[in-house]
Amino acid sequence: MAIKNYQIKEGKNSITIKNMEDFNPKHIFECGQAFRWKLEEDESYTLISQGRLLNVKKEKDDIVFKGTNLQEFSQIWYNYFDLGRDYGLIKKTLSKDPILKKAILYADGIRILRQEPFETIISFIISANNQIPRIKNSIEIISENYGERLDSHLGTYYSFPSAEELGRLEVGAFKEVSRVGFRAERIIETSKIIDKREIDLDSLYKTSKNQGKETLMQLPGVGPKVSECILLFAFSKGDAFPVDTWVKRVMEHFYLKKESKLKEIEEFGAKKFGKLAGYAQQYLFYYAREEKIGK
DNA sequence: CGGCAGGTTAGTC
DNA sequence: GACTAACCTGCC
Repeated sequence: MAIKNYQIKEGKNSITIKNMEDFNPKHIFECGQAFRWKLEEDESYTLISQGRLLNVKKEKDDIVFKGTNLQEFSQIWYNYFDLGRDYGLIKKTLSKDPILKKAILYADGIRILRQEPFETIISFIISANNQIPRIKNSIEIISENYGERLDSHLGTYYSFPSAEELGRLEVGAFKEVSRVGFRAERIIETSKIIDKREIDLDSLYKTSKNQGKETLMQLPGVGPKVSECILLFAFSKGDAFPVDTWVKRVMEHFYLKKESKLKEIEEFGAKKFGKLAGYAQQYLFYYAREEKIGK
C-alpha cells in the first residue's frame, strides 16, 4: 500500500514520510486550532483522536509517525491531517497578497486539521472569554475524569468523552471538577442536544458554511466566532474566517486601518480571501501572535 | 495583586 | 437590529 504523492518508509509500529513539505508539527499545534497535542521531552507531539494515539516528530525533512501502521495511517490519520490538500497551491495563491506573503514565512507548514466534531465544539465553547493555559487544563481534566483511559507504549492518555457521557452529568459537579465556570451549563446542555441527535453533526460535512453556522449557533455557548472555528477545524470549511482578538488586531493593523466591528472584519476577510479565508486566517493568526501585532 | 482573557448571552434602546 | 454589562476562574 502506498499513499499518493508521499514517499513512505514503514517501520515497526511506525511510518516515516520522507521529504515531507507543508507539515510543521509546532506550527500545526500552535496555530490555535487544537488544544490537546502534548509536547514531549524529545520535542515530539502526542495526540489522541478517535480512540487512537499517535506520536509525531519532525526529523530534518522527514516526519516520523509512531504508534501507527500504513493501513491505519491511510485510513485515519491521512484524513485527520488532510494530507490530500495542496498547501503549495494555497500558499502560492495567498502570497499574491504582500501581507500574507510575509505571514506565510512565519507560519510555513501549518495545516488545518479535521478534528472530531464533538470535541471541537466543546473545546471552543470552553475557549470563550478564556485563556489558552486554562482552556487546555480544563480539556485535560475533562478527559481524565470522564474519558476513556488508553495505555500504550507511548504512555497513558485519556480520550475526550462522548456527548452521551457529558450529557448525563450534573452541572454543579461538572463545574467543580472541570473548572470551566459559567461555561459548564452550556457544555452539558450542548452535550444533551447532540446526544439526542437534535442536531445532525454529520450533515455539516456536506452543507455550506453559512448553513452550518446557522445550525451550530442553535447550541448554547456557540456564537458567531465559535461556530466559525468549529466549521473550520472540524468540518474543513475553508471559507470560514474566525475573528478572535488576534485576528482582529492583525486585520485592523494591516487591512482596515481603523477600529472595526467583529462582524465587519469577518465579512472583509470572507470577501478578500474567499474559499481560502480559513487558511489566510491561520497564517495571520500565527504571525500576529509571534510579532504581538497591535498589542 | 487586580485587571482581564482566543466570546456568548440576556437585557436594553 | 445594534449595543453593553455580566460571567467563572486563575493567568500575567
